[in-house]
Amino acid sequence: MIHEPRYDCAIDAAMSVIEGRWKTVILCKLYRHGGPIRYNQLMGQIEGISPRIFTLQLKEMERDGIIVRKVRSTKPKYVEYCLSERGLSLLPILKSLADWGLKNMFSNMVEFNEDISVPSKEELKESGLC
Amino acid sequence: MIHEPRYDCAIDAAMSVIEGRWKTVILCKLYRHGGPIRYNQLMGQIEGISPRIFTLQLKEMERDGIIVRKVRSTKPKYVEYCLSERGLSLLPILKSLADWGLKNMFSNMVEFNEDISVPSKEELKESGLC
DNA sequence: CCGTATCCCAGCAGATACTG
DNA sequence: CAGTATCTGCTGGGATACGG
Repeated sequence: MIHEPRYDCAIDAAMSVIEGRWKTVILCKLYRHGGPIRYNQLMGQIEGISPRIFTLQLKEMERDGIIVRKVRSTKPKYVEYCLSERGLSLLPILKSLADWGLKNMFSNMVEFNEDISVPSKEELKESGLC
Repeated sequence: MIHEPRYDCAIDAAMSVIEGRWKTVILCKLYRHGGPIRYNQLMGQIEGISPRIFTLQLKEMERDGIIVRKVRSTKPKYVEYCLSERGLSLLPILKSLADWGLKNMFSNMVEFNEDISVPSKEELKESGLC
């Protein structure tokens, strides 16, 4: 197995599930969308991601049981992704992280680096998680 | 600046602070130790880390304001590290992550991979975060 | 429509030796 | 005591083109 997890610690176990350039974003999008969503539709909502990486992240998340992949055998077939129960149970924690980040990181940047374009606090709060 | 953060999202901001092979471990150790702790003493508690990486992680965490570095100008000088207020405010979230990991990841592994040596649930619970 | 295949690269991480 | 210096390797991520 290539993926040799560092499961010596419960936090590392959890971190290994949400680490990955796009995973939290994907979780947010899935949550905010509500129901099942198709591959291309989901990818379209994530600016800057390439199909290879997108698929990779999805595969890992599916393996970790936080999302569910369903194939609809219509013609042509299509695929839907949604949060699993386990994935949903992560969202309160992600929300805490977002709150913490908003409070502790963005405030600094806005204060000291006004030239950096960063969403305003209001915009971020309004938009929820992401 | 080499470190070009992906601060387009509050979660990413928070993740960028705790991502890093040893950061959560270091935070746990600092928390569990309680007060200021010296460089070598802290490193000694983290099995498998090299001084270069250790220093790197500490520097980033200091830059992000979650730990504090104090130089004591005795002879010879020594250095102490401790959690900042901001760092301390992360710990409830890390605790949630640990609980989640314990519940959702270890249970599987114990069930399906009994040959993999993993701390028992009791051991993990007893030891707190890490 | 939903992905693979191929190629590429930067950056993180590790080992080890050394220093103010 | 608390770090640097140096070298080296791996893996995660990216661009693009193609396939069932």
